[in-house]
Amino acid sequence: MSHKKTLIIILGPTASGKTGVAVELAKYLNTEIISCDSRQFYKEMQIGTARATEKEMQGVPHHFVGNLSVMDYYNVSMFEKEALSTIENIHKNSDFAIMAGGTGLYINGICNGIDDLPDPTPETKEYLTTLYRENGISALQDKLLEMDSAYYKKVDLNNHKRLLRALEVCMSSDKTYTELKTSPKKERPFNIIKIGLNMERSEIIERIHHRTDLMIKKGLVEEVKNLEKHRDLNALNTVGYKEIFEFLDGITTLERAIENIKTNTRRYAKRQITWFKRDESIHWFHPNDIQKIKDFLS
RNA sequence: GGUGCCAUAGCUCAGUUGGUAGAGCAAUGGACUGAAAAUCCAUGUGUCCCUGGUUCAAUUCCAGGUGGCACCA
Repeated sequence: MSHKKTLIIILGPTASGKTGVAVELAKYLNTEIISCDSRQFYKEMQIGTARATEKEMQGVPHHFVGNLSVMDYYNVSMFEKEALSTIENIHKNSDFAIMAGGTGLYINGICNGIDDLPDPTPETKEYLTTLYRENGISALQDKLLEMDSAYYKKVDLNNHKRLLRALEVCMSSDKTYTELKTSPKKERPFNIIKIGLNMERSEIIERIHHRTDLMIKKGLVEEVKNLEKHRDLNALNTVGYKEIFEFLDGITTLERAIENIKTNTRRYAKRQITWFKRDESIHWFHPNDIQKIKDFLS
């Protein structure tokens, strides 16, 4: 290992035991944990996001957990800047920092960085969402063909979020989204080691089901009820919350809502696995093999 | 006990005027640089309940059986 400090990233699908491994390693290396979970930022969402309890944290400082309100706006770029500075601070006192989480895009933001793109004005965003709402996706496709034909050729034309984003960037600059999105691999002043946690799909499924039942026992319905007034916010467009809203609306039974949470969590885990699979720099372990992970790190 | 209806994919169901079959959901694979626990794309899945009859050919028609539902008693 060079003179550089190191960032150890613990990643993997939901319910793969990242929390436990991260805390264990943080104690072993006497350092702190940076969470990288796009839903654990929100202080009002605790049970449904399976946030670690004080007891589970075992006194290890955690950053980016419950640090935002569901009403706050947040994005990868903001996380990149803030997390980088937190890592720098941790590295002042330790050779290691640990990041743990399952949000692939945010992990990429830390490892490789993301382009500094112009911020669209609220008017631009409003204009585009109205265009989409009133004229459908074909209006967005037409506009993109006009503004950035190169991106038009490679985007998923059915994915309105991708179209909306490309358009808002184009409209906020003289350049096209394609020209601005250079995807540079930003150099980081530290080494990065990625530890992936995974297990048999059936085992993950079992853990997801068990964890969901536990959330209900801990009072998930009550937590969601208290957030009902915020249900239209992005933060609440989250597995575990939207299904309970359906139950509160009387659209489904509680049993059905619980089943839906389990199904949607399984699908979420599958998407995470797909995302991480293509990253060949990840070293995979079973979460129970904590000793093997320690051996690997030394 | 009687009558009627139903039995098809893991689930809910459609369909075949007789030539061995689809949809949705699930599942699986994939994409993804400012909403990412989001959003989007692709792909299968079968003793068509059992036994016999009619027929060149039955998942389809007929009879019986089994199971389910409804109504009557």
